[in-house]
Amino acid sequence: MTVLSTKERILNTTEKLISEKGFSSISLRTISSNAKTNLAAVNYHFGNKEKLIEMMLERRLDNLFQLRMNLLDKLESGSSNPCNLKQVLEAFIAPALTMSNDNHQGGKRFMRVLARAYAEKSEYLHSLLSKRYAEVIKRFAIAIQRTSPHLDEKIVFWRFHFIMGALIYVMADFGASSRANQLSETEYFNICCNELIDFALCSLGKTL
Amino acid sequence: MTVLSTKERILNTTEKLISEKGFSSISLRTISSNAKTNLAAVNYHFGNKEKLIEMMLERRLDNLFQLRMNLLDKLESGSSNPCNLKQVLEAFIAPALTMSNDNHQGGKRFMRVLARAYAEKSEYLHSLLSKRYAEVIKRFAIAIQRTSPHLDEKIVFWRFHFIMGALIYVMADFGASSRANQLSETEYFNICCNELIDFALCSLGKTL
DNA sequence: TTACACCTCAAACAATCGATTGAATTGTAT
DNA sequence: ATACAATTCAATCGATTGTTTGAGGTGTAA
Repeated sequence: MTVLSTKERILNTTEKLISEKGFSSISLRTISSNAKTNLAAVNYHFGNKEKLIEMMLERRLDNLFQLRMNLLDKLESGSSNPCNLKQVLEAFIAPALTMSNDNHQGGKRFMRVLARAYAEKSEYLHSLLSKRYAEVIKRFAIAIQRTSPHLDEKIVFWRFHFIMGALIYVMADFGASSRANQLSETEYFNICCNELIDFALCSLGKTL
Repeated sequence: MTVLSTKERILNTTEKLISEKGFSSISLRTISSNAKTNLAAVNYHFGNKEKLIEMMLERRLDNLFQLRMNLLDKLESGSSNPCNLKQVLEAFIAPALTMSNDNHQGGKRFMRVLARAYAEKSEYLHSLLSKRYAEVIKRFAIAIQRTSPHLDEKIVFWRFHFIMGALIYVMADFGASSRANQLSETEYFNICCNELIDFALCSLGKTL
């Protein structure tokens, strides 16, 4: 058990608290006390609250995007070209599952944080995310389009966004319907992601 | 042009501002000044902030639920029993569209407010909504199940939740992708809802 | 040990929040 | 016109927010 630096403790605590309570209702005092340090330490290490949240997000954001991109790269350079729809959808959704299951690194918490970042529509949060997400979304939309040439381009656009909505919705753990079923968090996430992939596959599987 | 009472102006302004900026970042001072009245008027008419928001929501919530329930009633007592899946999905989604298009009454704003209420996961907001939503969700889940007996009960449960996630996501107008397309708000909502119905239909249309 | 950068801390800052008060104003019956 | 209730208002309350300050502590290299 290594001793974590104050900076790391603040980042982890921020992630934890925001995943539990959301962005808007968390104060620096709550964060610093939970991280067993002083209020001023936050400003010392991160400058201000916005930059703290920014760093907390970026710490894992790159990882998630790289996972997705790498999977898509592998698919598109693979033998079965054009790759099938299920593989593409998995490449998009599975990394969320992978990170969610990485308990030790708090990946699950982060996925909830990410979902909340989309839900609570703050100006700077959104511009931060859309800047990075745009590239990923575009590549996946094209990849999906390629696997489903029978679908109109605009329909693919819409449905991919709907799928993202569903992904964000369940990841943020809204509805409390998660704990209503008597499943562990890990079980819930696993089932959820598998169901989501099937769902996405069905929704893109054929036109009306 | 009738003159609105202070109470009505406060309710309308609250709805407008929250649909634009979300729940957490709006103060009573912003509301009262935009409503062209005094800060104390809010507490005079509504007691406190929570009750103001509660009243703002309940003012239209019953309307939305009644629209959905009535449509489902009509379907289930209709000639073509069991009714088909598309009709059931429309009965759930279309009222959102109807209210959204009711510009004069600010229905569109309210739909965004409702989506935000789900996004920002406050304790009392959620209990307020789930209390009312539970009944609706249950009835529609059963109705969907009845139209699609080939689908496993649990799968129907999941997919209906995914559809709700997509509905909430687009209704809250996240992603700014709405304004990226050069569509009027009304056009966007119309297309969006139609696409969402098709999407939902596809996703429930057949198993893997 | 001295010197110096790095870090932590308690204390205070101005700003903003929801809520309350009591006086002034308006509307409405008698 | 008078009396009384309903409403609006400016002013203020205590609490909480993010941020800043300067003193004190800690570790490391000379």
